Amino acid sequence: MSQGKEKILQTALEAFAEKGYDGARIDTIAKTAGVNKALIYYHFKSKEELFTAVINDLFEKAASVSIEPTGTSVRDNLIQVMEHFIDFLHGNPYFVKIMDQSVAQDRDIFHQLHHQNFFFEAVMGMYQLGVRTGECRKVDHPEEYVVSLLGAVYFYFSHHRAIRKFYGTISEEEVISIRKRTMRDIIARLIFV
Amino acid sequence: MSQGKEKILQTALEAFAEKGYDGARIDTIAKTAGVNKALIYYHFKSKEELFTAVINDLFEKAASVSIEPTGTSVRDNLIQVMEHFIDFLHGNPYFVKIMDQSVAQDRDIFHQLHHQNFFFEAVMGMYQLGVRTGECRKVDHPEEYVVSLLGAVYFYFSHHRAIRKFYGTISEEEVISIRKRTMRDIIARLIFV
DNA sequence: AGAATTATACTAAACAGTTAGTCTAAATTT
DNA sequence: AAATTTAGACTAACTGTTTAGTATAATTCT
Repeated sequence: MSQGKEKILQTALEAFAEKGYDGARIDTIAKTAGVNKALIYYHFKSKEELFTAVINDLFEKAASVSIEPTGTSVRDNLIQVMEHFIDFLHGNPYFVKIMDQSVAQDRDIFHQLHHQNFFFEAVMGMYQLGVRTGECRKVDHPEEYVVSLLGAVYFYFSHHRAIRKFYGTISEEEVISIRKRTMRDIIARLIFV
Repeated sequence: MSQGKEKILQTALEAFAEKGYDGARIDTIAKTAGVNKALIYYHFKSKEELFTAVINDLFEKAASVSIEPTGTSVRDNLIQVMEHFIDFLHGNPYFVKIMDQSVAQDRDIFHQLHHQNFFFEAVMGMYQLGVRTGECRKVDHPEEYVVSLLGAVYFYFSHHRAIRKFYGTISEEEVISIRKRTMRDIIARLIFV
């Protein structure tokens, strides 16, 4: 991939994340990326296609960080996946912003994305395995608990600015560490007998 | 409030929720509301001010639905507040959409809104009371559990389209009912000894 | 090897449609 | 009488997109 194209994609990601699809300006993206506006249309045939490319890029990266838990019990594996999820959201702040905006606006692309249920399927599968092995408690609606767990993790990042202040002045790394500990506790209390 | 103004506010709310601030069009809002475009500028001096009015309206409504729990125990009150939160989000789908978009875009207005921490403060206060009365278990970071609970509730609504399919073909009312039951269980397991 | 051609990356400037916002004059409602 | 609403033309600025052309290095032809 050419240097210009890469710069455009990176800059566009930030722009779309901060301003949303409609708020982002091709002019601004070009200027910020330090390239001519026409170069964007040399590489991508429209704003919509640029957005699609940005999203695909993002989800590709998300999927490439594979999660093949290495633990010896369902409990360990579930915790690994959850911590991985937290690390991913922590390391990709733009991901959450673009997700929230695009989901709220019901953008086309998201109907085609199969990676979307990535974490959900992973967690759900492990839980069901846990029920079979007797490690996890059997409940009427397992999807309820999976959604709740994912939501609990996701919410901190999606509403970070509003929430962060309740944690005081400690470093972000420390908050992440605390979040992981809490989520381990929550998983233990909700899913395991 | 005049009939036209009210119609404009309602239509603008839907437009901003669906399309976002930048995606919403004044012309379309006027047409949909069935009023002349000039009337919008008669009541509001700019698009930005219309948006502000819409947000204030929304939060006023949110705050007006007061939550003064009537239960006899912290447990009952906490459940009441949580169910009220679920009902509110269920009954105000635009609220979530506007929240997600505006939070992601870090819009000015949200820095001035004090209602924002409404539910957080309410839940946090009850939890602390519960710790004092011995009803709730004492944890190192109570804010962690409050954030997790709110996130678990909020997530279902904010990512409704993506999540809903995991629940099959049952009615939305039924899902809400199931969600409430699950959240009661989660609260019991997380906060109460 | 040197000339001709191609491919890729890129730019400057303009085009064409859109959009927030304005103006004026009249009509209707309260 | 005052507040509200309509009608619709109008504009200034903006914004996505196109066009036509440049630079350069690699490839192919002679």
